[in-house]
Amino acid sequence: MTALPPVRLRADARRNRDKIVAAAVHAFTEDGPYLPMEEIARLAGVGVGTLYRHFPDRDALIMAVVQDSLGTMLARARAAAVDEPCAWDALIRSMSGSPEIRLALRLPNLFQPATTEVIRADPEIRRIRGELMAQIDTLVQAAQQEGTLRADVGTGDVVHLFSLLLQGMQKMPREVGEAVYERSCAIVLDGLRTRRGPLLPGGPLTLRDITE
Amino acid sequence: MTALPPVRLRADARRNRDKIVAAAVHAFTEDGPYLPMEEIARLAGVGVGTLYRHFPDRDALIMAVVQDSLGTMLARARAAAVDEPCAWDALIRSMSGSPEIRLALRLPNLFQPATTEVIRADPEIRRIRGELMAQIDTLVQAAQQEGTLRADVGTGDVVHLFSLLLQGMQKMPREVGEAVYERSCAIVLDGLRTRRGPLLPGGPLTLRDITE
Amino acid sequence: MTALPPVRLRADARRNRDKIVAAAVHAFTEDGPYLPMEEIARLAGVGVGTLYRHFPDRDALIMAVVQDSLGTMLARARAAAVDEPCAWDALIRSMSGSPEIRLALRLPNLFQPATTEVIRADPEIRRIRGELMAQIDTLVQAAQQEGTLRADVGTGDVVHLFSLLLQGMQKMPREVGEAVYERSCAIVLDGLRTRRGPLLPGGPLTLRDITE
Amino acid sequence: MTALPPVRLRADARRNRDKIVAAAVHAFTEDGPYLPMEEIARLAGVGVGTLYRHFPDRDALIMAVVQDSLGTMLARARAAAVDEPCAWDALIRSMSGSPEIRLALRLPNLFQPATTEVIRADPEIRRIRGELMAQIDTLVQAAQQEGTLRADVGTGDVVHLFSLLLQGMQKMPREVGEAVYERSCAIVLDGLRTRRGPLLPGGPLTLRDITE
DNA sequence: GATGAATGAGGCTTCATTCAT
DNA sequence: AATGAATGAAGCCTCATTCAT
Repeated sequence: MTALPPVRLRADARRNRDKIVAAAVHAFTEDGPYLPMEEIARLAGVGVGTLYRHFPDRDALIMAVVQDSLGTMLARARAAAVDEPCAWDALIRSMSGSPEIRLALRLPNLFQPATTEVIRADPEIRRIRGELMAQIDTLVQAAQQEGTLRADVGTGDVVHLFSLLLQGMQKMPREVGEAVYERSCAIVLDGLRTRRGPLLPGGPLTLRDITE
Repeated sequence: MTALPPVRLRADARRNRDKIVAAAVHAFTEDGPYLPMEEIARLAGVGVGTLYRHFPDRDALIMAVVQDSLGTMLARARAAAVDEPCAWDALIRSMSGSPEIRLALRLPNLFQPATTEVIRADPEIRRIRGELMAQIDTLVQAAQQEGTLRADVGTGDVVHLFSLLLQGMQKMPREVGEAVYERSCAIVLDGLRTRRGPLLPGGPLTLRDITE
Repeated sequence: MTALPPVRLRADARRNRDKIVAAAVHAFTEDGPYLPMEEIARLAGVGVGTLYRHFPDRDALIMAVVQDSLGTMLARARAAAVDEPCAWDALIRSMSGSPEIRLALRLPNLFQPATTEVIRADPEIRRIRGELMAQIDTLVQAAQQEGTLRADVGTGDVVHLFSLLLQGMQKMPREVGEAVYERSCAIVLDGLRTRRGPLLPGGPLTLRDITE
Repeated sequence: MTALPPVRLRADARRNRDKIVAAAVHAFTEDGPYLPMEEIARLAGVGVGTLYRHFPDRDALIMAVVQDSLGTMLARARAAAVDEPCAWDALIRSMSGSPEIRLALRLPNLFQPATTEVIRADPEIRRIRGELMAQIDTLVQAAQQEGTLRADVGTGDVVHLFSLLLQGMQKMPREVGEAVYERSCAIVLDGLRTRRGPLLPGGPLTLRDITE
């Protein structure tokens, strides 16, 4: 049920597979993951038959998209960790930017319960997710040690808030969405900065806390 | 606080209508507004025919639910304004609480574009929405005058953030959802409190800014 | 299954029954017999429940309408036979005029096969039909003896043609329909008048020929 | 003679399309155009989905059937005009024969008002109809000039009468229907032949008179 | 391998009939 | 007895998936 193709594909087949995933990422971002399969095929510029040859059903396609998004986000987070001298900036950069990141952060809210189960069970996705969690965790702790991120939040808190902010951009015209995001993000970042206020209720959330 | 249907209904019909709207509020909150009509009828404990007698199609039902939610939210906001001596508390109370409020705040993200148009065009909904906007606006300004709410945010910013926070509770078991909400809400409130940091980018958002 | 009410009805019930049949005659003439039962009730100014109290299902109502139409047509044909000195004129008058006659003559083409079976089986309808056939038969023979109607046609031929002419008025605005009917009727009457051309193919049709 | 669908179809799709239209012509002739779509599909030997792939809704199918019928009728009328030395015979031949002609002549009475509007609006149908009207008009005038058709009738009168005669065959077993048609047709033709009686009321009907 | 046509299950809606008021 | 609300079977149409070309 994983979408990792077992064997090397012929060059044209590979190209089609990539076109389909790219179209699906885009379509999922705009319209959610339940638009007609024919529509996805059309957007990718292939026939439905081709889509189904690469992905035996909608869940398989969703899985590939999730893998792709999480993988991209992981790569960006690693790059940010390397590039940015300041952990706070690296953290923010990890959470913003490409459509894949937006999609990755919105994943928990995107699917019907049954699909969510299938996604959770996929070993490849578990693996990428685990690495991503570790990477963000590292950044969160670094930011707390450098004194920019308040000490009483966990990775789960941070990810959850960014996830919400990105969801907030949906259903708005691009320009409006971006302005709204900028403002809300600034407010949230103010809330996340080091401060002396009272501790948050409960203990720090892990990523696991908010998804299972 | 539901918008009264134009004519008086027989007692049993009234009861069924209320059961249907209540079931729909609950179902929309859990699963969104596009679950099968038969399922909604089943949850309300009536046949599909009864559902359709009261609401000629899904849009009509959605409209009734939206009116009900916004109406409830308006009533709570007014009550909070009267009860609470402190505008900050009134504001927070206006944004929390019943399923109807949660639903009302999530409305913008809930529907397909076509449905959204229909909702926007409904005069009764426009009326309630207008009154609600005015009420929240009043609370926002009062909170800013009492010095608790930072001066550079608008009603739109506040509503948008609460809307996101409530969306974040979806798809989680109740307990988890509430804990996550508590923490994220505390962070966002810290971000919203009066402070001396730099101004937010752009100008204060109105509610209209984020919905049209 | 007959619609003849077994017992004398209370005056108000009788009135309702008559209103329903009258509304149904009218509605069937305009829209055919398969419009919604609620619509028929509405046109009659009663609730559906009342309609169903008088007629247990659509077929029962149809039966009552058929009885009413055929009965009216029979009465008119008898009156015409008495009033008109010339059989040709009596025949034409028997075939024209009231909505009930128009409906009666269009009956064969109006119903779905299953309904047609039920109508055929009703003893009361068989009785009225039989008397009507006898009456028209008498006029046809009288017209042939007086030398106005060509000798090689039967009652079935005559009834069939008038049935068609009346059907032709449907789906046209009243004025147009009547003008068209006048002209077509004149042409058909020219074809029916005594003349010396070749005999018609086959033998004269009886009413039975065209309905069973 | 069917209006060609805009693009070339795959051989199997073309075959299915033709099977569906043929089945629909047959079914409409027997049962009218409002039998269940599933039934039409079954008669054509395809699944509902296939039917809907070719015709997005019932109206689209009806349109194709109307185009097919009118197109066939036009072809026959032209062939008759060429073949028959006598216009009277050509006219009669144009009005008899195939199921498509029978259907074409019954079209005005077959549909619900809303469907009728849609049909009238279709440009392809307007075009075929226009050519057909012109062709019949020519035959009518030729028959009047050769002295066989009475001079005081118009194309509309002739078409209307044949339309009625063909409607009269419905709802009868084939054999009976044909015998009845033969006789009624002979009577009507006697009425249409040149003669010296009084002129018909009103002026000759054009085709336009009886359909718009 | 790619394509797009065919299939049929499932969701939406109407309406004949039954039943509570 | 009259009313109109409730029910659910049946028709319409869409779309996930399979299969012939």
